[in-house]
Amino acid sequence: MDRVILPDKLQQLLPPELHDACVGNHYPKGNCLFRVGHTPHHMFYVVSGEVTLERVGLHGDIVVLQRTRGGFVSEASLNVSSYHCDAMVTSATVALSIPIIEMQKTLARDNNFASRWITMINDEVRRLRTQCERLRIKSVKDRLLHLILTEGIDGQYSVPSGLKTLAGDLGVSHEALYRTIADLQKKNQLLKVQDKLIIPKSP
Amino acid sequence: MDRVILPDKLQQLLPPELHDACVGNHYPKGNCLFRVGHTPHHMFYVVSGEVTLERVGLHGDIVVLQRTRGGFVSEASLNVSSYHCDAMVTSATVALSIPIIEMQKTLARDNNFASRWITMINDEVRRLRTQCERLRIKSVKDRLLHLILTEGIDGQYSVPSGLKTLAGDLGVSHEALYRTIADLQKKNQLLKVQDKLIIPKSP
DNA sequence: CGTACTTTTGAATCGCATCAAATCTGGTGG
DNA sequence: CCACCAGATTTGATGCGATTCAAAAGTACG
Repeated sequence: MDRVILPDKLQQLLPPELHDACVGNHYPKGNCLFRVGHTPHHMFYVVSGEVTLERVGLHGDIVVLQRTRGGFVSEASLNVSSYHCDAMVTSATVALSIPIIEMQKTLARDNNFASRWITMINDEVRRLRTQCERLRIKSVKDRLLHLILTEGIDGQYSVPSGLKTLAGDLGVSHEALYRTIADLQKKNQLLKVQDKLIIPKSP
Repeated sequence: MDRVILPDKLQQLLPPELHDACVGNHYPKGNCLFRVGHTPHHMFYVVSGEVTLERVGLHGDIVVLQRTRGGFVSEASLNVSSYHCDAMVTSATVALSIPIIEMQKTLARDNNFASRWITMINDEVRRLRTQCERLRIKSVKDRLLHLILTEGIDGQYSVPSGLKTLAGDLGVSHEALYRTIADLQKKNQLLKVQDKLIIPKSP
């Protein structure tokens, strides 16, 4: 339990009276922020590291719903009586906890905060819609290009945690993704520099 | 421009002073509520009929982002300076328009309303995450079962606008969907009655 | 009654998942 | 510093499931 310097994003989003309610914690890899079925008491904000939301699939396999590296985990747990997934720490993480009760009280009192909060969730809605659009694309090639064009900046996309993980996010096998990247590079339709995927400018 | 009786859902969501700001309109099939690039002035609520949000894909094909039959279209346009997709009327629709300015003013003033609004968008976030989960499933069979289990009630799912459309929503060819349904029926793992898909109880 | 649309079935093809195995990588501990 | 291990990356071969194209049958509607 440490006092942690708030990231800028949170600094601007949260009203001052909530700043003190934020408590920072270190979570080693493999830890678990919360489990399915439990009652949400805190909202989590990942400062560094990585947290995934996971659920058990139809065949007992583990499905990753979301991967967070910086930002809120489960904003949507604000008004729900139990978690619908597990939150697993996949690499050593620093995260802030904010009591949900305080959040609710403050949202109900501070209209500007509520307004900022709505803006934030709206962004998330748009991002998710775009992700659904991407996942409906059949070919691996087009899915990858769509990702770079929508999530990247100016045709450049920084792979956050390795291509194997990216393959999972894209809903394809890692072999297929490696092969697709190699193909595109051969045809000069894609550049891979370090952990960046770049779509070259056409003349 | 008619005065329309507000659906219960809206009645409860919107504060009374916004009720008068709602204006009902009839839109014939093929009409368009808004176009990509335009500035949002109104929020739309579909009372009856169907509206789809569409965008042009990488290959010039039309991609359906969302299909609304009852409920808000583009709640997320609340705080955005231009639409990121087209809203097409796919079957004769009655929709309410609510001026965005009024919405914003009221949200800023009425904390309870803001709170209800946040709850609504949170639900949408959860729905979208579940949809992403579904779209990452490889087999048509499991996608369909996932849909019935998550969107349906007690193992029953009412197909809103035909199986061909459903196939599009699931991100699958309609032929594959028809075949999968036939297979599952043959194996008594699914019942199709009218427009309902039902998963039989096991014992 | 004709037109447009959905539903259905068939056959051919192809992309991707899958399994397997080799190489490469960063990080750990002796 | 090096041996070693866990994980990521890469390449190959195989098979299945879904797409695709085609065409027929059923259905709704003006």
